[in-house]
Amino acid sequence: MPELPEVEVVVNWLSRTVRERQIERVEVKYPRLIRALSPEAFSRRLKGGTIIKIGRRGKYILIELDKDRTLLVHLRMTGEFFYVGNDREIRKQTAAVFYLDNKHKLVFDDHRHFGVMKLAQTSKLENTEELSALGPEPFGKDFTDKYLYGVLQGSARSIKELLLDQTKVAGLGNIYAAEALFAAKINPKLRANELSKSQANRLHKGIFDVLNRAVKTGKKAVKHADESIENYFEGGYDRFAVYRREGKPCLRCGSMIKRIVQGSRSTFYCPNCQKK
DNA sequence: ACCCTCACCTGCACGC
DNA sequence: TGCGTGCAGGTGAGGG
Repeated sequence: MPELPEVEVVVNWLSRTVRERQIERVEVKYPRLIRALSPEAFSRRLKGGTIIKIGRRGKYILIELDKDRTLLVHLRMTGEFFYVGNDREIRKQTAAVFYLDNKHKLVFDDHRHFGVMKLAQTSKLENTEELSALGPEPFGKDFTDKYLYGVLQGSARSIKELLLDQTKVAGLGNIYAAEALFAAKINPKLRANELSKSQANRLHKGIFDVLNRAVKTGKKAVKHADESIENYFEGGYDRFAVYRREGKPCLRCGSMIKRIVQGSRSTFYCPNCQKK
């Protein structure tokens, strides 16, 4: 579900919910969830670990434990954490369970099973193949308009597809790529190297604004109708300007939002506002 | 090095 | 009701 803003919300929620907790025991229900280690070795190495802090890099959640251990988590499409009492039954979509030292457990559900977890050394985190490949953080100092323009100059791919490339900028996905292009009034079909400097600058600002707004207005942890289940709230699609708004009026000009396919994924845009 | 398609999974909404 | 199709916010492998 997650692009940078959603991952950020999960990170904040995890931080409030499980930081300083100790992991007493781990059960892996879906073995392919775990990369690089057997589920048994994974469980063994996590056992007894105390959660020190939770962070994020791109769309990766970084759960730092004591003793030089960090758990990397990628939610992919449908990964989701729940915080529940120990007696709660395990569901069929549950991929892993972390039993904590307070009679609660952190459950990782993932009905499509695309999600990934990997245990790494905290001291070598940046060298992992997952993180070392990532481009700059959109909120970081390395992500300048100059940097973006340089990246665009080097690619003939469509600008929309380029924005999904995590090695160029980390954290954008299908929603916010489209939203950023709308904010910047840039046609998603444009080749990256066809963008002018001023378009690149607009896009840079669009990316920042769209992600920033999503993080701020985004979502918060909620108790479900069943009060004993807590996870983070999914805000829904209504807050997007173009994403999944095919056939609806553009919020800026009233023209009909269009859907096209690029790289076998949907792109939504306003043909009038995003002519160039 | 790039670009494209497919594969990985499950479930839901749709039309017939 | 059932079945087929298309779609889903992500990525990595493998081909050209």
